[in-house]
Amino acid sequence: MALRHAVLAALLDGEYSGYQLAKAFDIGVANFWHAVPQQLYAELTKLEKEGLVAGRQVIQETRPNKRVFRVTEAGHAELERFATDVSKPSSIRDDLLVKVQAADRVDTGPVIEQLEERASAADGKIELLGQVLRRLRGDAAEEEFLRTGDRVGPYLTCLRGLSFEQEHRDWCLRTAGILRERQAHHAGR
Amino acid sequence: MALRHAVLAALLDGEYSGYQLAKAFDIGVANFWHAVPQQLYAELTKLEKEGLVAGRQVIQETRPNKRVFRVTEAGHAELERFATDVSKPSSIRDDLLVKVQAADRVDTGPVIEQLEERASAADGKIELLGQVLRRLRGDAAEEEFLRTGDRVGPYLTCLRGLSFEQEHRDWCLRTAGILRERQAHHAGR
DNA sequence: AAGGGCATGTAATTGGTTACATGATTTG
DNA sequence: CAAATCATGTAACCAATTACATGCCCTT
Repeated sequence: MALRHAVLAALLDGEYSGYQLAKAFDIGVANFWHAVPQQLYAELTKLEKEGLVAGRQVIQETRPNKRVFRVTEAGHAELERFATDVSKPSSIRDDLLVKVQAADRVDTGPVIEQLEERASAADGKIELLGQVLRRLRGDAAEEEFLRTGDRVGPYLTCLRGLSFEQEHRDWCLRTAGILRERQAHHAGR
Repeated sequence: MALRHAVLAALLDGEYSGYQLAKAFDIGVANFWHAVPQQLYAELTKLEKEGLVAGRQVIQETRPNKRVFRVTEAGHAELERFATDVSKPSSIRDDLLVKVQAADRVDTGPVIEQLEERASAADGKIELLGQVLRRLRGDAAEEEFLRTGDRVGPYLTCLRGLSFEQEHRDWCLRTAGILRERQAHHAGR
């Protein structure tokens, strides 16, 4: 059960409501842990019951009121303990790769299309992550920031996300190209 | 529910028992879909009930008997249909990245250790995948094989797995190095 | 007036993980 | 003779997904 720890780690950046946390997950944490809003609301409720986070009401005039959460002492302790646990091997799951695995036994047309869509989705994500990284490091150069900046954790995980997306895009384009070429060949028989 | 499709795609390579399928998953399919043996046994039972795979008993003398499965016509049709579905975005989950996200707020010692362990685990996987790729392409050069080989599906997904592991190893080592340097700095204060 | 963003959930279902169980045979 | 490999599951629990639900405010 590491969603709780992903939530705790995300809340280290400051106070968030469930809604804001969902946004933060989408851009940053989703690089290594995906969750939909419903999960986050449920998890925050559980964490509060267990005293690992504390919520407080924020009254807003122009928008609905919200509850924002911060990590408690007990929450920090739990993260500290979690950091010493052995990690499970990282796992990927990707529908599209299942389709590529079967690519030479099914109609490749739709698979090629999806590979190209994925590639451009990855391009979007690459640009977004670039912006996030620039925002995180401020004016400092990357090396400088990594040596002396505070809060390098999110920066390091974003770097991982970035390289993942870049590799993913390259692989998608290459694979689409290969399948397209093979398609042309077969048509010529 | 794409485990079923991952199973169908894996069974395109030939007949497998549950046990053999579990092995095949560990080396190949795990690059994009992880599953433990219990899941596979359960899924094969379901798929057989639905007529997407067909099992047959193989009597062995020196080893326990086993049931091996092949994809039926209906199974192929289901894969064909699946290939045209829109794909969900690929998702990663990784405990260790959760820890890195929190790295500047918890004791980094154990995190650094785990990053280095991961890096050497990735090294092992990289070597293994290299062997798998060589075996799949036989005597042909890679380019040649990708143009004209049959069964390029598994080859392409292994290439993705390989580049994932390489990036993962590099990132782990770089991150461990950065955290170590910061640790030394802080100690010197 | 419609659509999108803010804000928070409940309920039902499906999928995944963990622990347990069994028993033969082969290899070191 | 102990450990690993082959071979197949059941049961209990935990996590994730999907569908549904509500309501306000702001922009177009």
